[in-house]
Amino acid sequence: MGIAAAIREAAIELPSRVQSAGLAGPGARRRQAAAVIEEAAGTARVSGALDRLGSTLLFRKGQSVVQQGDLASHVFKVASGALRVVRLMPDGRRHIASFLMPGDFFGLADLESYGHSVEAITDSTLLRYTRSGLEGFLDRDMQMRRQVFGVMCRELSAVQDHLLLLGRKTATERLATFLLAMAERRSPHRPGEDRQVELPMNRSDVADYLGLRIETVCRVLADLKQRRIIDMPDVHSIVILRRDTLEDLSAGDSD
Amino acid sequence: MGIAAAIREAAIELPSRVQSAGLAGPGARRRQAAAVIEEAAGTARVSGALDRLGSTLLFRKGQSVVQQGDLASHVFKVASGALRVVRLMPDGRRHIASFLMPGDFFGLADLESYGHSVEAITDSTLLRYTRSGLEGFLDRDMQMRRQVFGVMCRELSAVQDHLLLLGRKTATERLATFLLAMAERRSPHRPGEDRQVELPMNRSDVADYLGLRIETVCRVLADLKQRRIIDMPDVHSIVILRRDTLEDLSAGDSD
DNA sequence: CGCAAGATTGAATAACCTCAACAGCTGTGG
DNA sequence: CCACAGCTGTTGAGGTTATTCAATCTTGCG
Repeated sequence: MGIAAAIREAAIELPSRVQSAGLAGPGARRRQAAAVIEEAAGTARVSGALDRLGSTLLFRKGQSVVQQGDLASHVFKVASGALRVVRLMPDGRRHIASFLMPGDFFGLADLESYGHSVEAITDSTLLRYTRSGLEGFLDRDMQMRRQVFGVMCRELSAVQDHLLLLGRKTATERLATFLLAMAERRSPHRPGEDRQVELPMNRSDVADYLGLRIETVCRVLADLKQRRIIDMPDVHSIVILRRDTLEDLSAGDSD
Repeated sequence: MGIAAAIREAAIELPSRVQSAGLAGPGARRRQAAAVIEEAAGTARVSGALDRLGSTLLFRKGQSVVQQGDLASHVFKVASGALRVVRLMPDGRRHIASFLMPGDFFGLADLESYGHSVEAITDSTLLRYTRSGLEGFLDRDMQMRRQVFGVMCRELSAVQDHLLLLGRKTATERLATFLLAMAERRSPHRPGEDRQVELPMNRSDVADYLGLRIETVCRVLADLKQRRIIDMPDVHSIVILRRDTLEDLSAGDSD
């Protein structure tokens, strides 16, 4: 689910050399100070023709990577951490289009300007590529190009799953779907070993992602816990006790 | 809005020679008879390297072009008519991901099997390309490839607008947004001349696209009409009387 | 004309939201 | 160390929106 989930496993390797860079452009940021970019040492590796293309950036929890409306000059790939992809309505209503996790891309589809802001949920390191550099690279490398195409296809497919969720699913179905997707995302290769789910984001983020209010998210989680379908060791940890029941719930099989 | 809107204007020219073909594969269709494919004469034109790639197919109102779950062997481009892109939940709830209009593509993002069914709302002619043929073509033609990439980007962007609509907008805001998008779609180049909006789909389709029930769609339309914001000469025709008010409504500026 | 499908309207209901109070945790400063 | 402030999360009560169920009307078509 969400944009990021489908992209996560993309086998695209875009290694990057470490390169000090400031994101702060000439224009002032609106709601918060320009991100403080720090050099992230130790994460660089040179292993392909893309090695001069990207720079590695570190963002602290809460910092913005890009702002909705900014000129879409770069494409990002998450190396570590977790981020949210946010859009605001004029009256302040907030919507989260997706969460970004390691391996996910952002900015591929933004042609003119970014349609969303991206904010770090936890401290995160990102690889940043110039759009022009990446495009030129893709023009020359067919294999890479096909992989990027595959990434976009899976992203589109994931977004359409989310459309169904927002358009037709009940609150309980949304939470069940979300928890299963988060579990799947953590350990995609062992479909039984993903009982423990870590939620880096807060309730407000979950609510804005699922098209619900914070209180509804709390209530549904409390209900699932009370029914012994999940456990909640702490606010950001979910343990899936009855996966099959959760799967039934996510598809609307029963109540 | 919707997948298709963003794709509509894609400048990709994929002319096709007419070619008789049956869509009915070896597998039986589930809910309705296999589409009756007829040769559509008169629409063929040879004007590029793609001329041997596609075949032109005609679908009657109500016929299915592809079924959710079918092997995704082809990509389609709408030549004329209108179609709906449908997904069904196990319990019968229905969701429409987008409407397809002339110029729109379908199947680009479906890698393994189609995630949606496509059904003709009105009689429609489609150009059909084999996935393998199209991919090979794209590998060889950089300009075409960039255009297809642009198509996918706009599609993704449109779907994300729709996520916001489904996740955060009220029924009135959804209808206002929808009507404006349909108007824009009809005459994209004359942003004042698009008062008259034709809705080829029925209320049920609109409801499933906007994440509402039929009755809600009716009530909101009746309310907009009563407030002299729109007129409804007949069920499938909307006249936009106060575009600015509709724009305010679509963004949630007022009531 | 007569039927069937779609559209509309009304009344009652349910799901989710809003508002409000409170609990739990974290970090700060005396 | 403790008190307190601020933030996030949780729970309760009541309100609103959109749904559900039902009846009626309209339209297209044989």
